[in-house]
Amino acid sequence: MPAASPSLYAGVVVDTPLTRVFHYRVPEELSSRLAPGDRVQVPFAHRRVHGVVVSLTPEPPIDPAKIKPILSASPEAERIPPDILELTRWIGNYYRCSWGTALAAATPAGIKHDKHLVRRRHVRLLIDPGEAEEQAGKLASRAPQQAATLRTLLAVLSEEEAPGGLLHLDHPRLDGVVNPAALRALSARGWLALGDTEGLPPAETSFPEVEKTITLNPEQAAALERLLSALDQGVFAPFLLHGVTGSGKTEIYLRLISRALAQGKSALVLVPEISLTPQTVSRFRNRLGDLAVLHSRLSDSGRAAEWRRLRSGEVRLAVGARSALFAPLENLGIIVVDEEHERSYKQETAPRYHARDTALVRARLAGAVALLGSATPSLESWHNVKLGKLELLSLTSRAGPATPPRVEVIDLRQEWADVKKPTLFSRDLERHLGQCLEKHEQAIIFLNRRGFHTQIRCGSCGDVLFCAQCDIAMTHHRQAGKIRCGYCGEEKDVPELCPACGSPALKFGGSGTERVEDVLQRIFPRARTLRMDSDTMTNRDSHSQALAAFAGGAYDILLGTQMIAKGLDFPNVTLVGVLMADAALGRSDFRAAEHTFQLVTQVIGRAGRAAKAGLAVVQAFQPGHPAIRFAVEHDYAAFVAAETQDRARHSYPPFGRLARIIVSGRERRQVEERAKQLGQAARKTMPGKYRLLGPAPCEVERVEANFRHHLLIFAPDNRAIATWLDAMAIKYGEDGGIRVILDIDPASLQ
DNA sequence: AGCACGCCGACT
DNA sequence: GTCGGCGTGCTC
Repeated sequence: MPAASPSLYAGVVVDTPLTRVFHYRVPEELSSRLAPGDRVQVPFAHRRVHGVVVSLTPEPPIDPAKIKPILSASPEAERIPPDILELTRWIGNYYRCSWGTALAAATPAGIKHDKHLVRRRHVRLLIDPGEAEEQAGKLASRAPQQAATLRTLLAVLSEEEAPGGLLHLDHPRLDGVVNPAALRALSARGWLALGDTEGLPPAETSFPEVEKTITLNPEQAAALERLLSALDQGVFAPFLLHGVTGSGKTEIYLRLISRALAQGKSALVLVPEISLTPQTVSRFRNRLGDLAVLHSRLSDSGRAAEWRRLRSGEVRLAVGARSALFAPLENLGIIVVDEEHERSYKQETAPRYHARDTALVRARLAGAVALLGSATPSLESWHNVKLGKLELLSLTSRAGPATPPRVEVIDLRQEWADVKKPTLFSRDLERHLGQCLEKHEQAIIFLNRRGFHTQIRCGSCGDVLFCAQCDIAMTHHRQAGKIRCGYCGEEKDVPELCPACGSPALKFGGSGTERVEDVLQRIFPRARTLRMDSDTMTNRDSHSQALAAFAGGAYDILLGTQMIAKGLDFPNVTLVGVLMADAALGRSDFRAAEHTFQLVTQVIGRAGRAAKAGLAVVQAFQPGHPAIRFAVEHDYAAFVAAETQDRARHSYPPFGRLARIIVSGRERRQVEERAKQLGQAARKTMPGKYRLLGPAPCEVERVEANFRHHLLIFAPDNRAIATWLDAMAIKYGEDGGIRVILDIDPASLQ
């Protein structure tokens, strides 16, 4: 008789805000296969919850009488990789949330809820059938399996007239006939792509890659050289790639990733949600082959399918927005964070992690290269260069034939005084636009406000129409015939009478993109204008379809918000107009100037991307403000120097750390009272080096009927801040109708 | 976070 | 009589 096997206990992190690790007995039938990273079901209080095993030990760390058994465990193929366990632990620690909350964010819903998905695998031909036939002939003797597979695919494709050359592998003519190894080999040659239909409906528009054999300029070559040698070392190495718009950062990413993949390593590319377009994805796919795209619009099952493809090692490259940070890749060689300055990398719900900062941690844990790229690096990253925490690589000139655009600045105060009325288009911008249209070139017009009018005021009582739930002016959307709140989305019919005094004298003021479209129509009746903002880009494909149409020359003018500011590369665009460049400067956020500088720089960069010379016309009320002036002069260093002084003077980040406590609830008095209590408690124990601002109402005090007040804590470093916050023993979460939230390194102070 | 337990007001 | 309001306490 074999001796009874010694009992085994598992440390389990459950999906609750509780910070502790709980211990369970591992049942006999699981003891041989259970490992850290397995998801388990366990009895917890009076219910059953999901959790993740984080440790295994033969000794029960608590009174064995209290210990309950694990009920079930997930299959080994879905085990969460060790470095994700480690990374989520770090997140919980740093951002002050439970490990369970961080793990929950790192695991896709489709995996967490384990629906035993049926995957429909598909294959798509990437080369034209004629060439495929030719290649099959060449392969026939060397690789008969691949040749046969390719011919089978061609035969079925020609019978089916499959749209986009896509076939499901469960097709009756293919099922069990084609050889999976041969498919992988063909995909490695770049002739076909393998994928899961559940993930991405393959409706994407293809962008024919104009793939000239790109020669790197000396700066690019030097940067790449440095990065490749770091990659070859196989140890953690963090870089900041500062490259002016159009300097060819992406080409460097592509070559670096290509080398990592060739070394058998994996790679991760983070891009801002807004840049994750089919155009971006196909650029990576065309050069690097099959990859997993982690998109916020994916269905649960789609994301689960992509997750499994990565977990199994079937694909070793993941591209995605913020949460792609948790892609289950092993042997990671490189993490790219493109547009590292983007605010959308900060998650605004728990766990409130910053994907750029956390990516650096992941790279450190994995011994990988971390490459942060931007034309306008955040002050935080710039500061880290100064501290020696990031190595700087600079690209100061545009790649290829393009030269930086000429920029003309219009002082709107002067303009309005001269023409004696507030106009959207200055005389100069109108003239340049006319010339641009005459030459059959394209223009981009940028305004960061949607709707028709941005404010409705009663001419009689002076009241501005506010949202009933949020303290913010309603925007008029004329096409929809509605007024809408930009915060909660509340929509109402346009009132005929002032709701406050009943007067019919409502005055509509302020301009959004919808009104600009109207004005353009009047000035240039023959110009074809395409408006892109979140009102017109409503479904999944409208964005890429619109861009493809503009690229194809179906429109003369592209008019839009934020959405069109970055990444777009249209060779025929020679004029860019920024209507109110400093519209955001008045905001009460210490990063307002930085955001304005970044936005203006990005928009200017859209002009003259190819051989034709570009012109940007920047209209602003404060053209002398550093954020405008230095963006116009393409002078990042000067802007940073000016902004750094301001930040240092107030000890704003990057000089020290910032934490924000937000109190919200329906009753203003209670919210105020609670915030005041927290402020008093904080002041009592606060170390001398710290600074506390507030409590004060948030900039928009009421959102969705909740009053919001906040406290800001400035500290010289973030280690001590955590201990001190813990010592205050604030109860975070909801209690008696009041919510208290802690945000470490807040990206927005709204 | 859930969920059960528990101790007080207004309904068939 | 009891249905249900949400304060309080606990979770291996």
